[in-house]
Amino acid sequence: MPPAADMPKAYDPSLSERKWYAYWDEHGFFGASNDPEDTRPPYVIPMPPPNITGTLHIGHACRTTFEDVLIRYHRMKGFNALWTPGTDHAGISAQVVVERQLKAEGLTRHDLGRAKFLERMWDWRRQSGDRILEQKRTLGASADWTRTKFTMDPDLSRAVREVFVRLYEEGLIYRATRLVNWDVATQTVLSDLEVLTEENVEGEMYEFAYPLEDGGELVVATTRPETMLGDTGIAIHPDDPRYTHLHGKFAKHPLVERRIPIVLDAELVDVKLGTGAVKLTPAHDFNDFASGKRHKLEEISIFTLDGKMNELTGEFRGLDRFVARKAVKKKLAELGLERGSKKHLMTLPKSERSGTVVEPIISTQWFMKMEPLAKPAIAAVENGDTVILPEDWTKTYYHWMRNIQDWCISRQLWWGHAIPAWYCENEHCTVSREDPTRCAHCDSTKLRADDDVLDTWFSSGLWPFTTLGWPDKTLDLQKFYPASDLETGYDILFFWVARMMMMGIHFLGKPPFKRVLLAGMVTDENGDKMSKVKGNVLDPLDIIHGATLEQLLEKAKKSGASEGGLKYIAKTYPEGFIAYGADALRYTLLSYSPQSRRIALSTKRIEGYRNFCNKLWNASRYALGQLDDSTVATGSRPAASLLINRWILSRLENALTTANQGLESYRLDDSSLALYHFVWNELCDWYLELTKPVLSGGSVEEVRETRAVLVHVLEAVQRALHPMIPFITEEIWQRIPKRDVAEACIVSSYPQPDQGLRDEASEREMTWLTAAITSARGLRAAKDIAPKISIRLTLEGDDDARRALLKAQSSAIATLCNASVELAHAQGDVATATAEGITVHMSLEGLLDTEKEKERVGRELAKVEKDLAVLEKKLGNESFVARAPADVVAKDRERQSELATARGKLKDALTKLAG
RNA sequence: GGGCGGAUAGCUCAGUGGCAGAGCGCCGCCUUUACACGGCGGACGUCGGGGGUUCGAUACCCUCUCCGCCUACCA
Repeated sequence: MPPAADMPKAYDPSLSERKWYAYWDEHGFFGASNDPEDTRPPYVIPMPPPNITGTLHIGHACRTTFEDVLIRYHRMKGFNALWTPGTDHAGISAQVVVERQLKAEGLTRHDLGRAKFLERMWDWRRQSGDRILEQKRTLGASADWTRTKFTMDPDLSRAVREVFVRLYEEGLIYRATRLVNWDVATQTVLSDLEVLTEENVEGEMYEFAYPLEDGGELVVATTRPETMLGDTGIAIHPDDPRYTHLHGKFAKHPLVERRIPIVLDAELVDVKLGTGAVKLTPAHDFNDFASGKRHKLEEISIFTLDGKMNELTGEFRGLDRFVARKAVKKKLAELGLERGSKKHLMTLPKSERSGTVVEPIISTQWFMKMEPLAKPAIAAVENGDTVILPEDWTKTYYHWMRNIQDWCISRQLWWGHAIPAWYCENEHCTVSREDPTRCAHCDSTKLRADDDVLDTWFSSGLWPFTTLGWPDKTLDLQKFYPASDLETGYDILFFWVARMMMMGIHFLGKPPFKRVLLAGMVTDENGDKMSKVKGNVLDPLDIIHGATLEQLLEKAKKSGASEGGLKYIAKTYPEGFIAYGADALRYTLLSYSPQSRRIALSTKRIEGYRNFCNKLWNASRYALGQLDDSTVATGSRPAASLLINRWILSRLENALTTANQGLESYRLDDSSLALYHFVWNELCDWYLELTKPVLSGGSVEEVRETRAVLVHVLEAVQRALHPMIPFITEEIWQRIPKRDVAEACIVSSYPQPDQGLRDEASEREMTWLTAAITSARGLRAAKDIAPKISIRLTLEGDDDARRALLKAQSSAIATLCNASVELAHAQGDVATATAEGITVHMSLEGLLDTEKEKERVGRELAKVEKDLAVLEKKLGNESFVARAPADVVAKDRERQSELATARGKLKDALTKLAG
């Protein structure tokens, strides 16, 4: 089939994405082989799998893209890449699925009980694992270059148990009764990282008086009056002169039968704040808890686990905590103890899961000691074993790791890995790899399993090695641990990355990866966080396939957008999205610098890269249409004698250099920009245009050479761009007639630059040629001469080299400028422009708009004179001439003389125009 | 309160101790046989303010102002 014949005039993304969509579909299906026989250096680029059940989140799309680009690049460089779907985050998906199944069966999870629920969840997980493997197999067959290997450990819990037991035995995991953050809605404990804070909530600072046993009163302030029911102390500063007489005294609780000691606490109390007296509720406040420990105060819990007042609160029993607040205030007022209140701005801790206000509650939980694990993880980054890119994040990493607190790892959730702990009737705790039959401490056989599950990040933290078969000594583990790169978002640097570092070092002695590559967070085009409620969420699938406004609104409604959110959508995308294609989205995401923390995704920008895809498509269409049967790309550089051919090959080397450097150093934006610029501004704007006169009027030999270069550049460009925009490049690449390179596939090699092949002479000469053409076009535009009117040009060069170039390229110039070209001296009435030592005169005979021309030349002269003045001042500065590097001075001198010449010519032109 | 980052064209953002950049937008002209998802030409900047280092600062240092994010604290 003639390669260009069936190519539509505009690139249709659906054309190739139908075929290759699986590359990065919601299942993230892309993987390259890890042949056990292969001894080349291993490369693993892990990432958490996208949410299997839901829609593809834009953040995932972003990470998948970065990861996919790196995998493809390394693959093309000849490294093995292993993409491993995690088996863990899917836990949440599994829960969703099982809930859905139960609903269909008319059941709730409470009917089923936790154990059965978990069982079904894991069943589903196993099935989905099989399904993934099956799909992977199918894909592997269709993409013949890919031999796939997915490590899908069907029983990850074995590894999780192993880790838990070992850490327990080492004393790094322990059980303790502490104040923890409690989510009253979902009734589970939260880790510090799961607590979000809402800023500047208007609250009330409420003051009331505690009557003293010896008469008198002590006024305290609080934002949570209801907690006074759990007060077991009042703290004052030992040096506070106002309260010296209260040392060692007691207050009397006005609502419940309780003596309240007045304690001296210099650590907690700030005499300048409030009344200088602090009520202490050790069971419901982290500071009070610490102070309570110091003074051996009683810890009295007053809440039930669902956030109501418990049996110790007397008449308030059963009230919701917020209702109780009002009731307590009312009661205090009745007793005449209220002492005023004022507005108070505060930050409220809220649960990431349920959004309710977090309640500190005393509870027995499992904890993990972090400091001994954090130290080597800090060292690994300090000594460079692991590099965090962009480097800014290193500081944040240290800051967090050095201030790390013990991690509460137990959760009271309905899904997750069970904690391998059992209790006998004597409350002895047995931790074991296998389900035990008797207590390790008292031989009791009546064992009850711990009801709790592990925090999701506990098993996620083991991900780099459990997915490779650990604790068995597998070949995968040997080959792929440690991995080269981890690509992820900075928002889970602590949740996940830091914990993988700590766990990996602890269990395998080495950090799990050599580089941690952090991408920014994808936001909307205004830089605001995407939020379903706000309606500013972009679904990558909509961007790829297009969506009408109605579809967008419907989807937003389903996911809980507010009225305002829906309005925002209607206003921002009145026509919905056109189908930009996966390549355009990928290229857009890549074009953002990884240095920036935000990726403010705008559809306009995506459209720009969609246009680039179309440009590439049409350039290829043109190029393929120019080839004949004997033209093939061989992957090796063809010989070139014509200027344009030498030049484009040289520029290709230049682009490939930048592209490779960018991919190596995780500056994908540099790579994509360099190739974008090469394709559009060099290949399309100049080279393709300049091949036209050659291909239509050149000698047989010139035509043959040009075709060979054309196909070579075209082929190399597809491979160079392939990691970034795989679909379109694959589509085009398949149509390019090839030999040698054709045997493999587009991912078989990445084009490598060879700086030795740069051709400086051709690049220099091309600047003259383009200067001549640009000048001529500028003259035409300035004179408002329609493109179809042929003009007459006279060209002059400052030196022999330039004159020779002009002579050789005169027909090319004539074609590109729609002009007749002479090389003699200009005669008669002409307009003149000079650049790069080339002077172009355009005959004005028949065109006499001298006013306009005067204006233009005047403008140009002013600019030249301004530049010259700056330069002269600089060069007139003896200090500069003496101290600046010689080449800088020489360069400026050269430029000075160029400008001076230009000024002379412009002045002449102006005189001529005036005369 | 502590930490980290940012301030560059109308917008979103790169960049550099030696001539200030990209995409989009804007203004003209053009449907020329790869492409109007295009071509050609053009306008647009006290590189947040103030000091310092330097022959030279948008870049390095100090400081101020404003804006993000994280983290505490909040009786």
